[in-house]
Amino acid sequence: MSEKELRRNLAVLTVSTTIKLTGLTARQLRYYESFSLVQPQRSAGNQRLYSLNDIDCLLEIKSYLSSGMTMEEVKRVLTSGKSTNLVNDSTVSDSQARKIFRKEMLRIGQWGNNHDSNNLF
Amino acid sequence: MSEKELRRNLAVLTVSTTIKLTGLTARQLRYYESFSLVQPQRSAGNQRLYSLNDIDCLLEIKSYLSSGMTMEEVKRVLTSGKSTNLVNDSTVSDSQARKIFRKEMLRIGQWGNNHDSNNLF
DNA sequence: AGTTTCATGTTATAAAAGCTAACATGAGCG
DNA sequence: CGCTCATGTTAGCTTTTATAACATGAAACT
Repeated sequence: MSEKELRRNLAVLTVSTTIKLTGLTARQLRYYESFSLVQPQRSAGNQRLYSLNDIDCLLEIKSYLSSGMTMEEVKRVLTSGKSTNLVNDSTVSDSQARKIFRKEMLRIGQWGNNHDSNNLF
Repeated sequence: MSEKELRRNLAVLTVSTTIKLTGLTARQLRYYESFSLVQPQRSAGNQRLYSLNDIDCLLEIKSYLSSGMTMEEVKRVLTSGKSTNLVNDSTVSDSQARKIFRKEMLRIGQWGNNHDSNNLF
């Protein structure tokens, strides 16, 4: 692993800063972890420690979810397909299309929510 | 400020990770802060939050101190001379030379202390 | 030799942040 | 309508952090 990769994998960020950096809630962080979508390290006292890579991953998850995917689908995309590419080979089911549309509509109505255009690290 | 500078100035590191990254103690972090050598941000709940720049700064302070400088001298070097250069124009006083020598001797006797060759970020 | 100063250790006490687990909920789906 | 899913909320407990005060060992300065 290169030095840069090492740095990006250093687990140095606590839950609260991870919340700030991703715009997710503590509940969401734990929920996603329960699906093994992220695996933060733990401090000696059992507190979660996220790396910059984890942050990236979380932002990706967030994006996938907000586009209508379910947890299981996100998991499949993240674990199997190692392509960073957003466009996936899986065909979009009917119900998924509807879901995506709905979420999209919802998103449009969101004002006073600054947490969606971040690409922090 | 460039985007990279922004990132390096993001206050995202708690005391415990700062301790790990610098090898300093909590006491030292606060003491140095009391001289305004670093000025970490504070969380909503008043907890210190360090940036990568702060880490660099702390490592620099650590190095200066271990080379025999006093707090006030370190402060002068850090605030006035904006040169990143380690070699300073100030002449080394007699007592300082002795101090440096002593510290150096002490340092040589330090084993089981892995925290001195880090250039983490 | 006695006293001061300096950098740091140590301790006590309070507050903030984090953990787990359980129950609650609202929207979509069948 | 009843079920599932993603998330909110709450409760009780542990870890981390904060401040402030007192302690200390080595140097420096009379």
